[in-house]
Amino acid sequence: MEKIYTIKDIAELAKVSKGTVDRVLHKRGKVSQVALDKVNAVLNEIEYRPNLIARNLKNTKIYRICVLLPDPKYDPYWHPCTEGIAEAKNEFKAFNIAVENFFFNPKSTSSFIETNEALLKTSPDAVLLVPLFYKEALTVIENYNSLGIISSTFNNQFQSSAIKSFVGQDLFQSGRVAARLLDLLLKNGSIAIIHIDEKYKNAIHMQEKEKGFRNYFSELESDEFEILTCKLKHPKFEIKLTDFLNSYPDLAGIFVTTSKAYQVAEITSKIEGKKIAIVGYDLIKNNIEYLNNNVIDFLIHQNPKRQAYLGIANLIEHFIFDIEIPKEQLLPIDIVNSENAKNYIV
Amino acid sequence: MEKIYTIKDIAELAKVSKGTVDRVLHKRGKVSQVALDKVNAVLNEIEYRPNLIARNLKNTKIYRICVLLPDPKYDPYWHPCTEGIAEAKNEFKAFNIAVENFFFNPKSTSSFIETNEALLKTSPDAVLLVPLFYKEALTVIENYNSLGIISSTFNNQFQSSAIKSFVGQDLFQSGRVAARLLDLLLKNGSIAIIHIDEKYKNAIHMQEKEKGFRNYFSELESDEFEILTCKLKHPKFEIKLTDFLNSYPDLAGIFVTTSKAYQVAEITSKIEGKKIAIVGYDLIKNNIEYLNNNVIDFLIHQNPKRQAYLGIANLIEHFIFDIEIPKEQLLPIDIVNSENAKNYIV
DNA sequence: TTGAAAGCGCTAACAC
DNA sequence: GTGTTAGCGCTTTCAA
Repeated sequence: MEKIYTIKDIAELAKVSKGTVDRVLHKRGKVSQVALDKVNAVLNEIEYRPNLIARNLKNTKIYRICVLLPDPKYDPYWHPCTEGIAEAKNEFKAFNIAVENFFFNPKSTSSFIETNEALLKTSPDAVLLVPLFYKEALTVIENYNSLGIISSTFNNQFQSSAIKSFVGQDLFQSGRVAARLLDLLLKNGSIAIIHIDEKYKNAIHMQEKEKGFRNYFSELESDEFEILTCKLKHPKFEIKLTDFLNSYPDLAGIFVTTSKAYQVAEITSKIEGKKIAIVGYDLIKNNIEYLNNNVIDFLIHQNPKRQAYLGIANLIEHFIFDIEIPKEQLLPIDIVNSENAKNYIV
Repeated sequence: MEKIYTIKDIAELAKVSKGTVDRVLHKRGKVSQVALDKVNAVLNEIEYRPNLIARNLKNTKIYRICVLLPDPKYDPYWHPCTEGIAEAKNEFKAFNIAVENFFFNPKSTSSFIETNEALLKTSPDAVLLVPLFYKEALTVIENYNSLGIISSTFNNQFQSSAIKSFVGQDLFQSGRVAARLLDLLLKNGSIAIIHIDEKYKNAIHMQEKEKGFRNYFSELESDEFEILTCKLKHPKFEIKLTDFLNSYPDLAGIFVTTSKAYQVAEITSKIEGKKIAIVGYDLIKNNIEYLNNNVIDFLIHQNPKRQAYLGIANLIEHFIFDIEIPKEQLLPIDIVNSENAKNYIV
């Protein structure tokens, strides 16, 4: 139980005033060399840990944090994010923090840009965003930087020196996790990587997952498996996929790189006398149903709720406790089967 | 942005003093009916949320929390717990909280009792403990209750009305998770549940895992699998297990209910021309090695670090923020393969 | 029964 | 440059 020193203690020990100690601690200048030396002498002797609580008592500034994320009404994947944000908000409600959500349409880059403009009008101190569109996100973030707005990202990994913080998964590695699962499930045959419904080029996340997936099998150096890639889009999704399945009769497994595995499951479940293993992403309702029916074998959980929670919590702790925001926080890649799914959904 | 009311605001609105408002808020009595009505009238109008930070500024009491847990030097499984405890301690270092660890020998009930006696001498405000031994833990907890010491448990589920709080896994369900994994991995054959190195009767956790495991297969209503149980103890572990393996040549999978799966893996890895699927528990070094060698297929992660972290954090938040401690916090049952292991270890 | 006042640790404004 | 002071919101003590 070492003693907890306060500024008052230090002032008395150094025989200066609290004000001077404060100036030294915060390097506000206007301190004579003599006083500086006296205070530093004391600081070297003891371990001073400022009471962060007391510091914030005074602070009447309300920090504004805005979140720029896809609207859950277009894609239920994003719904848990709003819960995570609410949770963080609640946890820090004792402090002066205002958090506001701004939703954009995940299929529209212009919606992203317009929503961001609305967001900027509220002059936030920080923005937490999902950089869904590479090019547009880059512009937006550079703009934040020039305006002195702190920005953090989550969910979509994004290579750029403009970004100071990211919370999410290592997508390459998650591709490897999926590959390992299918490797264990299957003895041989063809395995398809299916990308659904997004522009492949602007969607780095799908590319990374594919890379990781292929990387695992290339390291295996086995010729038991053949890896195929298939990109599908609405409309004609069903016909295209059926065609694809017919042309590869030895297809044993499918890796769906988006949260749309249920769309594939819907079709493969109708195939008689054959079970195609499926590994997909995300614990949305439709996927869980097929998981429970044993049509989907595994889902990889990206934990959007915790991603958003941590994104917000990091920012708040930065503002009130002066804690540095971690450059990159990689969350575990959760493997989900029919039996442990409910534990992740709560 | 609704206004944040302070006690001062309320006092002015009710035309009484801050002191009176405080007495009403804390039901300290000594308030006239007239004053009470005036204050309540205001409180009904506005939403008052006390500033929990300011409340604790004054508080000079140092809360003592003791942790009673198995010594990691006997079983490395417990090591991450100390990290989780340290993390919680660090996170709340701004408050007056003292956390102290007390380690007992996980193989000795008397060590448990003696360590607890040493712990009690420090007169803690709360104890977080691992109720490893059913009978002894019960006595100890009832004693805490009579002494007015708050107690919480983690890791080992424990049915008793004496317990107010538990953080850990649903062990029955984790048995089902393991069963589902082996079901997916295997087509047919015998599957063995192996209990290693603990007194089965006093170890409810192993019983629960077995129950869940068997429950899954009984629901399957398939006669593809035969489920066996095998209890092994040092010494002669190796001979006994080898005998067992020889007597069941169609053995296709093994479920190890403790963190000792590596001991089984050591033996099965020497069997030529046959791969027995293994599912075990816990990310300790030896297990991870066999996981990476593909001898162990899956490990179930019990997240001891987070369990301990949450146990401590709940207690601290109770003390400083008056937050109720959740009766039961069930953590996800994490499925780990060679590819996502490192994300959980960090 | 009530109000006034002091003080928790820190910050910022203000004299000197 | 430096020390003093007021005040953040709440609790507690003390005097009335």
